[in-house]
Amino acid sequence: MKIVELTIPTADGEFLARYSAKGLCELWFPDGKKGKKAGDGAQVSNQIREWHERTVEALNIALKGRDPKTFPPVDLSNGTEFQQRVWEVLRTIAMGRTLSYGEVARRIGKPKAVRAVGGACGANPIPVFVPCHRVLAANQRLGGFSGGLDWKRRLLAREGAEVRAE
DNA sequence: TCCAATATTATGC
DNA sequence: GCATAATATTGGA
Repeated sequence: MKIVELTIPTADGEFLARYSAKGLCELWFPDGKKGKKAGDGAQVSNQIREWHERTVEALNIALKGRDPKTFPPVDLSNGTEFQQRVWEVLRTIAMGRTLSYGEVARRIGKPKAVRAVGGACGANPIPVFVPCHRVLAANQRLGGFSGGLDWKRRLLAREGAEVRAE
């Protein structure tokens, strides 16, 4: 499958988005690495360019703690069925709301699969849009986060969600 | 096929 | 609080 990489400038740094033929398939937090290639605007199809435009807009809105009204199409076909079910649940979480891993497990009909839910969250290729940061441990403590707990706390703070200190 | 690793949780000390 | 067992899913040997 052909993948296109594009960078997303935000007030928090430069995110990296990857698109497949079906839509956005991966999103990474600022790497710290400067510039890099990622041939922006070079040989990108109009289709992808439009997706990217929506991604940039939605991401910037989300980083301000607001609810983006439009999302780019996402391609989650690389995940397992279990993971896709988890991600779908995550997308139903409203801004400023949080869920525990146990709650998520319950909503997919497998209350005992809490640990596996954690794994699915970690495997989530698109943070922010698939709000894996709104999933906390049982007593509302931070669990973990792919891009670093620092980001998780910051995202939740901007949404107005309360998190217990570690 | 089996074994180890996990962004958990409940329980016991 | 910290250590431990139980649990579902995944990825690699």
